[in-house]
Amino acid sequence: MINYTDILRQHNLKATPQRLAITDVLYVQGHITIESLYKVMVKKFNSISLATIYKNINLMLENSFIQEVKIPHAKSVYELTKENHSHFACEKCGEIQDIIIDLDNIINEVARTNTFKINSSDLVLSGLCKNCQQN
Amino acid sequence: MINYTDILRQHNLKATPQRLAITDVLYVQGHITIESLYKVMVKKFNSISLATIYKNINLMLENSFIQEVKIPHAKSVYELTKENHSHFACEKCGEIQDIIIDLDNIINEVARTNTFKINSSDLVLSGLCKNCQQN
DNA sequence: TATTAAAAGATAATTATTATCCTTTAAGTT
DNA sequence: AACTTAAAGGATAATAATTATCTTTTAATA
Ligand SMILES: [Mn+2]
Ligand SMILES: [Mn+2]
Ligand SMILES: [Zn+2]
Ligand SMILES: [Zn+2]
Repeated sequence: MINYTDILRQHNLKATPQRLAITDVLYVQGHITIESLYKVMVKKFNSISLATIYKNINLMLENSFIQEVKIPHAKSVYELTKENHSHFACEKCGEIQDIIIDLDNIINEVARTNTFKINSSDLVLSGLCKNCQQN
Repeated sequence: MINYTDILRQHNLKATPQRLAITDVLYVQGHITIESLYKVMVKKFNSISLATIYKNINLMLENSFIQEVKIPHAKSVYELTKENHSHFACEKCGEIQDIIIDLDNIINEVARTNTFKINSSDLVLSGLCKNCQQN
């Protein structure tokens, strides 16, 4: 288990056992829904409250310690903040994968031909993962 | 008001006055949240039920007559199905604009270097619209 | 015009999320 | 190591969002 105590504190978050466990789950799983996170956490803290999950997810979002990823036709997943990246979502099994895609050219081109100022981009590609292509 | 009666029927949807009005609102507004749609519809049908909004939105989604667009840090908006396109979302005023972006090169490149099969892409650029850049 | 399956409206039920309140605790301070 | 305290956790009530149920109405077809 990676030690995230200092990183939590840098984000103005007390390093409680529950938060360290949430962080570890996010680190190990990569992307997870609220519902799944709660189920995993209950195994570690049998009396944890769902409210604790929500409160922490919201705080961590506010402090940019984690990010929400909205997936078409599915529930949002949450992940530790890292370098900008896009996502692939399997329509069959629900797996989410990170993809590094350089969108600079596209964004620059869009910025050049439009009036708005672009601060960020969110790209999700949907389809079938390797496993689900076979079965 | 455009006549969407036949188009609704082609999607196996009875052309009720409520549905024609929803369609007209979507046509005129472009992108709209459930909440806003309900407020607009109540002006036209003062006794319309919120359940009617939800049932119709869900049916129209199932029949691909409309699409849901998930926006980061904001509520989903709904729009009439049209040719593939991306979106710009203003972080300040919430305005949503269509953008035509050719993602074929990127998608082909991603498909070439990865194992998954891509069926669709969803791209949302966020930032400030022209108006909100000034104020 | 009569028939009927589907849709609308009213509202109950369920699910998702947030708020409240009391207890516990992390993180400093002595 | 004990003391202090604001913050966090747990229990649960409250609210918001969405879906289900049931009765009445109506679009579509004959
Ligand atoms: Mn990711
Ligand atoms: Mn659009
Ligand atoms: Zn899969
Ligand atoms: Zn704006």
